[in-house]
Amino acid sequence: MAEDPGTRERILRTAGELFQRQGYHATGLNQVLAEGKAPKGSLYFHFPGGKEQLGAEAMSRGGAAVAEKIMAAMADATDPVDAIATAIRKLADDFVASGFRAGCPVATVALDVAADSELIMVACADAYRSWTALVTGRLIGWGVPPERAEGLATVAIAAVEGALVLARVRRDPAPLREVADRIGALVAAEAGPT
Amino acid sequence: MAEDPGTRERILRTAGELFQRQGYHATGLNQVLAEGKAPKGSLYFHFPGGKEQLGAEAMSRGGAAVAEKIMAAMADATDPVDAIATAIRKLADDFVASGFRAGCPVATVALDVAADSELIMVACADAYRSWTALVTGRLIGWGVPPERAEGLATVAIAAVEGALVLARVRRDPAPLREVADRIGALVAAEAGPT
Amino acid sequence: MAEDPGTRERILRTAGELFQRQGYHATGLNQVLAEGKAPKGSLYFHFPGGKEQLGAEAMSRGGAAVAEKIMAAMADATDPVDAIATAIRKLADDFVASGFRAGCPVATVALDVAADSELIMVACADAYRSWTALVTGRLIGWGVPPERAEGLATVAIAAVEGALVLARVRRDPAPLREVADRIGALVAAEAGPT
Amino acid sequence: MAEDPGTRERILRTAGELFQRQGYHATGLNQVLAEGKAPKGSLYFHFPGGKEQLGAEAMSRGGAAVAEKIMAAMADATDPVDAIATAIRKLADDFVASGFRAGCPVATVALDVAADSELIMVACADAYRSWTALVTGRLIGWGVPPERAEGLATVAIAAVEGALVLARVRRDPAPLREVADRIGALVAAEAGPT
DNA sequence: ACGTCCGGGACGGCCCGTTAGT
DNA sequence: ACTAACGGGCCGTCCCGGACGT
Repeated sequence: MAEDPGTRERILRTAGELFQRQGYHATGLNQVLAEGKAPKGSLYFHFPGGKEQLGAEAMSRGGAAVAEKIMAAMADATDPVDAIATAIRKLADDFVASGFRAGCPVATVALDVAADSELIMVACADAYRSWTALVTGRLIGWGVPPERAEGLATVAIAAVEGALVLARVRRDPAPLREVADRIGALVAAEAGPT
Repeated sequence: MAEDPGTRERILRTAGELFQRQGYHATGLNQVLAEGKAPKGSLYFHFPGGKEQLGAEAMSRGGAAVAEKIMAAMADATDPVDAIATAIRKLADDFVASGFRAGCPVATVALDVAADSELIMVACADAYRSWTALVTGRLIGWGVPPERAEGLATVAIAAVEGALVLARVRRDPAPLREVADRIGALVAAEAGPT
Repeated sequence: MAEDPGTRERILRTAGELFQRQGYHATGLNQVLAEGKAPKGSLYFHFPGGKEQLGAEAMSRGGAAVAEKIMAAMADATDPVDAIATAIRKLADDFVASGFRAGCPVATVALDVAADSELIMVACADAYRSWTALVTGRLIGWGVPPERAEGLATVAIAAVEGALVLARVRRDPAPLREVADRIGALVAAEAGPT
Repeated sequence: MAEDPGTRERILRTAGELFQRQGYHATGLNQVLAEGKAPKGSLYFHFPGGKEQLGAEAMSRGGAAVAEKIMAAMADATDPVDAIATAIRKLADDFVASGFRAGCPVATVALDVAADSELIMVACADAYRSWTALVTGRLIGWGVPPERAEGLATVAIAAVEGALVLARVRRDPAPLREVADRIGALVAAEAGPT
């Protein structure tokens, strides 16, 4: 019965969205509860760790969701350039659709949580690690020399993250599209013609 | 006599540092005042616009400071690869020296201010615009075709921004070094006729 | 067992007294909370509308309390002159007992809230309206022609309100006693020719 | 050259108006300075006693202004009923013209200053005293027995003060007009030889 | 297990009335 | 006569428990 996702789920989902748009400190638990239509006292039942736990779980969720998108985009592509370009372009489209507000779900929180919470930072680090691993694996599959694959994956992810920041500030998806082109080329160059 | 830079200056400088490390919403004015050894009433005198004005001015300052660093690093370099690599490496060293806490002064604020303040967002956008213009100009000087220079500059800046995020989360300057290498190569490929 | 009236009640009562003595703007919520021995968080829980809601409810309370006093004083009196005189004299005694500080609970707030809050002004207007209605009814019962009763009631209430202001400024109940005499006479003149 | 009334005068005038409309505590010195177009530092040059002195002087001014109006209205009238009625009616017209905001310049401040400042309360008391003396004198001139004149004057002033409060809250000049009628009659009854 | 009522401080940013310096 | 600086207080709202009722 795919009925009510449950209070806990609703809270977590709402929190994730708000954190992504507004950041961690700018998002009040009251707002989360109000938008998630959750009763006030329930939060500490489902999340005894309070806001910190909520943030950490939201990061895990967000990280996993992005990982799935990465997999979906790269899974059956055989041409690196196409795969990367279409993946990033899809990301750009989603971003525009959100009104230039929904950037990377992890970066926004990671930057303003900083040293406040080790728990959340670990969740963010895990997210990045999983994405890198995913991309690295795919790059190797495309013929990139294993010893160079992780570095290349890191650069690719960094470029996308940075482009999301630029795009958000400028309210313009162009940086994402530029990155889509150049990073595709970079990968192609390393994937090796011969 | 290396005299007192003045209360206003001290407040602005302290605010800039705290915003960079903790983000906008996580930084309280009380903290700024305490660390800047400024009395509470002075803030309102020097910054009638309150926290928002403080944020906007801090962004302008931070943006200008980064622009100077970019110019200093690229001014007299003739080899693009070297110039970019050393610039980014220097950035990485500063970052490590700060204990992995001082990321991009603009990005941290830009992400958690979001739509809260148009004033601050404009200041952030101006910072990015100035950096892009600076890099674009230098790229053209190095022989990159003008119609491709801006896109390349955007990608370079995006990659560095993203690398700063990754490096901060992982507490590891490796992403910056990876970007230094690959972006240098990317530029060389577009600049060099050979 | 004369138990705890509850936090909300305690806050409201304290606020009412302080507003009456000091006015709305001169009374800080901190003072209300301190004297009412309530923590700040409770106020926000019981009065989500903040100080404005507190003011409006205090006005309703104060208005109702005065209305009861009016009824009690006039209920079983058959002689208008006596009824009015004793009612006002009782008021004067209470006023002296408060150290000349507790004037009309409504007027003090009404004057310094002015246009700040429509909500509070409406509460004040309702209080005055209820008193006028009460007195008007009683006047008719005493034989005042209905078409003149409301005007007479208004004048009586106005005279008492004004006398409270004068008495407070001069720290002297004489104005109230003067009003008690003259208004009684005024009513008698209009009520009973016989 | 009766040109610029001078900074001090401008400040005092503005303060008087604002105190009358908003009350003492609700009126900030910044607002006074801004509306009076006076530089901030000038206030303490002209009014070393700060806000309190400003309030006290404004009360003296306001009190004197009302006294003049009373004199003007009653000076050459021979019929008490007419004199009182027209005086109060004029007051009502001014009040309506101010948008129901400019009540008694003294009462508004007197009530919310309360025990805060002895200086201001004295100024308020003086104002009331001067009005009472003025009216008392005139009543005697009209034939009211001297031993009854002061009480009658007090009641008249009280009724007007109270009517101003009611009128302000209800945004309706009717209470003033009612008072004009009844108090005129009251005076006539005591003045009249018959 | 799940949710509610109520309470509890701490701190958020803003703005107040005031004083030194000159 | 006025710029610059000063603390402290304003009201609001934060994130969080404990007691109670299902």
